[in-house]
Amino acid sequence: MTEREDLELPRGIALAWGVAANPQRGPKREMSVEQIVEAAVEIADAEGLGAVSMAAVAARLGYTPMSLYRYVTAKDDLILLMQEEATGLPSEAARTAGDWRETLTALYREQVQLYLQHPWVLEVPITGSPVTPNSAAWMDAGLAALDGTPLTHDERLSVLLLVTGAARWAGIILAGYARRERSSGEAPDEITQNEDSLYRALITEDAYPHLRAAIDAGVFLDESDPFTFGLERSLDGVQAYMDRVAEGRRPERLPWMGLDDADIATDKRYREARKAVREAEKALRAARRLERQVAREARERAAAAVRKAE
Amino acid sequence: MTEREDLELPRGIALAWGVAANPQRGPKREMSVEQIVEAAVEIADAEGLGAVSMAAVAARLGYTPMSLYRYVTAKDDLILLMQEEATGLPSEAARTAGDWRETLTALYREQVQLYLQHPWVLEVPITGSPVTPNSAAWMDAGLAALDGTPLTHDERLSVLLLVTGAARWAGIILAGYARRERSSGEAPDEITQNEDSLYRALITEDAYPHLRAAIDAGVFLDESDPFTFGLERSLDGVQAYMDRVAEGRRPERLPWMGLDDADIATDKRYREARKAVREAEKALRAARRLERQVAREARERAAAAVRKAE
DNA sequence: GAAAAACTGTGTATGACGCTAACATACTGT
DNA sequence: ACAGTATGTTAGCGTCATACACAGTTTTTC
Repeated sequence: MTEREDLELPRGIALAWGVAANPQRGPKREMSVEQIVEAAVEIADAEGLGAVSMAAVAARLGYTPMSLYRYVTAKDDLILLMQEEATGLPSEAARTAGDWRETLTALYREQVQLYLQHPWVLEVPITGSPVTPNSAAWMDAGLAALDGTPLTHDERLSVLLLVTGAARWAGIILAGYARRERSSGEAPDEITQNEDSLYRALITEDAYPHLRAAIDAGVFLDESDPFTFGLERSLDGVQAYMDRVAEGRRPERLPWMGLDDADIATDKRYREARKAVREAEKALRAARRLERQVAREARERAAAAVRKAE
Repeated sequence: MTEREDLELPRGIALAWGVAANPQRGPKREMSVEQIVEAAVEIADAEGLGAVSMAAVAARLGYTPMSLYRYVTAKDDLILLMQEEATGLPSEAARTAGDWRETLTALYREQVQLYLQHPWVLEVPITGSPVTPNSAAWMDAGLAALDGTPLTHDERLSVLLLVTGAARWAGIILAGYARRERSSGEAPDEITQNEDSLYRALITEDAYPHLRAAIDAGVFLDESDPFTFGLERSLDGVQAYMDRVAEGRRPERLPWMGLDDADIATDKRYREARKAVREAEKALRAARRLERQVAREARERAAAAVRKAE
């Protein structure tokens, strides 16, 4: 029915690569996987991933919920296909934007815009690298950009991972604000203002001196783009690394996040001590709070007594 | 009952700051918010955020589901409190690890470990910066690390955002693998191997030349840490930026991701053209697939005919 | 010290969800 | 023509978050 490799392929991935055998025997199919995925994506775009229920998708197409299971084995598969559909292919314009840096920047921007158009993609849980046609195309485009550089294949993939992560991070934050914008009906300026005043009200100088200083400097009202800044710094670093490598001064590659010295955090006694500190800090906050509250009540009581006396 | 600022505070945040008025009138409370949150975190750590239902939390404490609503206004609030509990405070060791770079690296590592201990935190949807005591403490620690540097407050926050994003990205990927490890029962090596052979089977040289080359170079079997590599490059870039600024050569800050020239992607005609390309590529893949399949069926038919003839 | 008010944990009910199983109906290769 | 097989539908299960009414318990008020 299908191909050799199919034996080991997870169902969802098999569907994504389009190696699902279309049956020949029964009645004609009235829908198609593409239609279903398209409808699901439209719902997700408009109302979020949470609004994508089998019933909702079916209703949008004019069928009963259960009919979808003739095309998609489970909701998880549908979501994988939605992801693939939304991911699409990198544009020709981005793929050929210029040198490696310009190309990666263009791919970054396109990914961020993608996350803004389909914010629900960020909600889909990740399990390993998705081995699907479109995500492979994105990887290929990124690797193509780094083709002429003195980096090894490993290093190129690491750089790609860096850029992809930056795009996703920007997407997460920006999509978060966009969602809040839609749900609360606040304008972007309002959100910024409200957040700033929330910080101003809650962050005290004694508990958070540096954060308070930053707030007073107006960081939460700042209008420059922190994500572009971050990407620029990262790519600066990559460029410097390339220069160093080109000079034959390749640093040795670092191993996985050392548990040798970072292991302090997993040491039992240390963790207990930390917990104690945490609880002490919590108690201090509670005590301060109580103090203020009691003072306030005392004031009120006094005021009430005066009123009564009159 | 509570304090002034409380009027504007979202409920969940009010609870996180502990400004929830404990009632005095009724029967003694048998539970506490802390107990509930703790139980919920334990469930989430062990079985994921999906396993945290009000019923499950209540059952773990020996109560009925509805009783929880006397302590927590809604499940969303519970999740915010869980997040705050899991986030905790940055350790003293990390906060005082050395110069800005060492400190930020230590904070990065601690955050990644945190995500590995509480992977469900990554599933909690983000809406704006969380204005809670513990997350404020992390920000404060990060800003403290950058205190002696020539950066402006804005730039410091951007650097922090960069490091936080890197940690989250590493957490997302690593937690994804950890989850798969647990759910499928594969060993880490096995997962790497399986993924590699999946790539090898599906990524053809004609469709994905650069990715295929990378695969052949063994990138998916590589054992160095791409996240540490990325962080190092990023911090290299930040260091270079500091040096430049210290010399008085501060570049002008870039504005928000320009929709001026990146807008090609939102141009209607362009998007339609892209979609057409996409569909053409899809059709090509389908045609190739069909070709192979038909060839295979023909072979089988021939074999069957031979068998019948015998 | 009694009545009122406030609050506790519980039982019941509702509507939505993903998905299994049993169904009559429609098409196709032999 | 008929067996085999696929279609979309109906009914129903177990789970979820949460609204509401309830009897019992503690504190406040008179």
